[in-house]
This record gives sequence, structure tokens and C-alpha cells, in this order.
Amino acid sequence: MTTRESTRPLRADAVRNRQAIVEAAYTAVRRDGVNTSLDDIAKAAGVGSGTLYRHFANRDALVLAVIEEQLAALARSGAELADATPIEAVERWLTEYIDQAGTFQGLSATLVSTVPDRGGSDSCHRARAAGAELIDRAIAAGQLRADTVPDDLLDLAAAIAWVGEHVEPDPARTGRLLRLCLAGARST
Amino acid sequence: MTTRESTRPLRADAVRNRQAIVEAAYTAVRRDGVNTSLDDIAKAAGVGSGTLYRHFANRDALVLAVIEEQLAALARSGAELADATPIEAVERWLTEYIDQAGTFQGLSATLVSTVPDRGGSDSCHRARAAGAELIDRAIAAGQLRADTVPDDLLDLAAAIAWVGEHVEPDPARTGRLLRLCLAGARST
DNA sequence: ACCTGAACACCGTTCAAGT
DNA sequence: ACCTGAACACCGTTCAAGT
Repeated sequence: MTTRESTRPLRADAVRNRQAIVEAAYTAVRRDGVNTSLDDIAKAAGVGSGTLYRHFANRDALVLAVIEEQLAALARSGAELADATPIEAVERWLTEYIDQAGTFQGLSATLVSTVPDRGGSDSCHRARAAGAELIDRAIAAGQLRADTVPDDLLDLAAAIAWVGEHVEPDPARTGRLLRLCLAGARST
Repeated sequence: MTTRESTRPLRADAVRNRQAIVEAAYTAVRRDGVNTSLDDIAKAAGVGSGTLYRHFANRDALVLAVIEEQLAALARSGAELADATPIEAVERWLTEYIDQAGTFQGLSATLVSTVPDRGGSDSCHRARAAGAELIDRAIAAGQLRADTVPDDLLDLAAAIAWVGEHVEPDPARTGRLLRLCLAGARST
């Protein structure tokens, strides 16, 4: 629930400040996208700019904190999809992933770049691992080609969210693009 | 060959300056990506920053000027692919499109956003029209599903280039992602 | 007609001083 | 231990003055 690595508990005012920063950041990125002014976020949170940097080393760390809960939900949702067929579970999970990645302008780039070996956040890694597990299950069930690479589908999903950032919002199109990719990965 | 709308001929020094700006911009975006400093580009071109803005209203206009020739080549390449089967022509054209979109960091966003109805540049529109024509031919030949939307494949191709910007360069992976999308669009 | 470069507003980041 | 906010470096954009 926190990006801090230290095990030392935070002082009470520090906890409040951190929370205020994340909430202000959520409002700001929703309105202006991921590249909105960090100084404005600090001002809206009622803290000095230095306090923002004390809690979040860079913009990506703050963005990941903003979507921390959504990523945790994605990591958990594998179990909730247990009743569906493997391929249905994959489609529903990836749909949710795309929806989350489209929460605000620029977020898809934060999610796609967090491949395990390049130091993406733990929460992002765990979410993607949950998706990869569903994909692996669909492969084992013979519903996806045996040579399917889970990261390929995960990154294509993020890429579909990215396309959505650049054209008019169109959920029907997003679904169409995802189904096209899944059809390409289906075993014949 | 120029983004200027006016029909008035440019003064000789203006022509030189414009050319110098585009060449300096090419070097700069290759090295530092699409968001490199415009002021540095002006300096490298040996002109004042105001001159850069006189020729290019915004960053996108400059970026499009930088890849003007490549876009023109893409627009022309439809004819060069006449000997291939329709589906092969599509794959080869989209491969080229992805390659061009990956010329420097950030370019894929410039190319995907130029859908016809949102005022993208003419050259970009023409290039995409050439790709769409090849796709239409493959549909007519029964090699792609009848309900395939050409813009879907074009934007997925740009999206694949975008993925390539965020992970280690890997041409094999790019090809794999493209073939996956094409397999999804193939008629069964 | 076009160019120059100073001026302005703005932003990310650091850090000395304060509690 | 944490916070503040001034200070610094930098960037995009405009525009008065110059040729």
C-alpha cells in the first residue's frame, strides 16, 4: 500500500501529507493527464514541493501510488474469474487491464514499461503476473496457441489502451481490437 | 515536400534556414527523442528560436517535417508491392510502417494520432491511405475478414511500434506481434 | 519579409533553514 | 524526522527591434 522501502513507521503528519499528495495527484492526472505539474499537485495537497519529492522519488512513483489499489485489485481478480472458461477469463481480465490503463492520459506508458526485468513497481509486476497466469492456463487448456508469449498479450493490451488515448473514446473499438488480438493467439 | 500552406515562394535565406532546422531536428530527435529541446534545435541550426516558430507552428509540425520523405515513400510503396499476394503486401507494408514509426522515441504517437478526421498532416494521411488500400485489397481477395477495419490494423501497427519504444529493441518480437494481429484478422 | 534574441511565464529539482 | 519555500537551471513562446 506504500512505495516506501523502509520499515520504519511514518510520523503522523507524514502519513497525512502522503495521503493528501496521492489524492491531489489523482484529481490532477484525471483532469490533465500524467504530465500535469507536480508543483500544482503539491500546492493542492497543501504541502511544499520538497515534501512531494521526499515521498515520491519521481513522477512514475507518484503515478504508481495513485493506481496502487487498482493494481492490487487486478492482481486479486484472477480468483474471481475462476468460474469462467480459461479463454473467457483472459478476455475479461485483459478488458479490465485496458480499462485501468485508460484511467487517465499517459497511464498506459507507465504500465507497459514495467516489465519485470526493468524495475517496474512490485504492484504492477504482481498485476501482470496475475494476467500471465490466466494466459498460461488458457494455453494449458489448449485454447491459446502453445507458443503464445504472455507478455505479448499484456503489452498488446496496454498498447490498445494507448491507442484509446489518441482517438475519440470508443469502448466498442477497444473491445474489437482486443478480440482481434485474442483471435490471433487462439489455437486452431 | 513542405508543410507551408501559402503559395508564396520563400526567400532564399528562409529556405536555407528551414532546411537547417529540419536537419538539426532530425539529429536531435534521433538522439533524444521527440521531446528534445526546441531551443537547442534552433541553436544547432544557427537560427533564433523565433525563426523555428515562424516555420513550424508547434512541435508536431516540425516532427512531421522531419519524417516527410519517409511518409512519402510509404505512400508510394503500395505500387512496389504489386507483385506480392495481397496479404503479403499488407504484412510487408505494415512492417515498413512500424519500422518508420520506430525511427525515434515518441514518433509512434505522432503517427497514430493523425487519423483523417482529426487534422493530421496530409503526408501522414496519404501514407495511411496507401496502407488502407492494401488492406482493402486483401479483404476483397478473401484473405482478411470482410469486417476488418483498416484503421484498426494501422493503429495496431503504430501501437506495436510504441511497445517497441518501451522495451529493449527486438525486431523479432515486433514481427511476432504484427503476425499475431494479422492472424487475428485473417478470414477462416 | 524574415530574422534575432531578450523577456516572460512556467516547471522540475535541490537544499538550507526551521520545527 | 520531516517540512517549507526560496533558489537554480531550464524550457516554450512571444514580440519589439533590426535588416
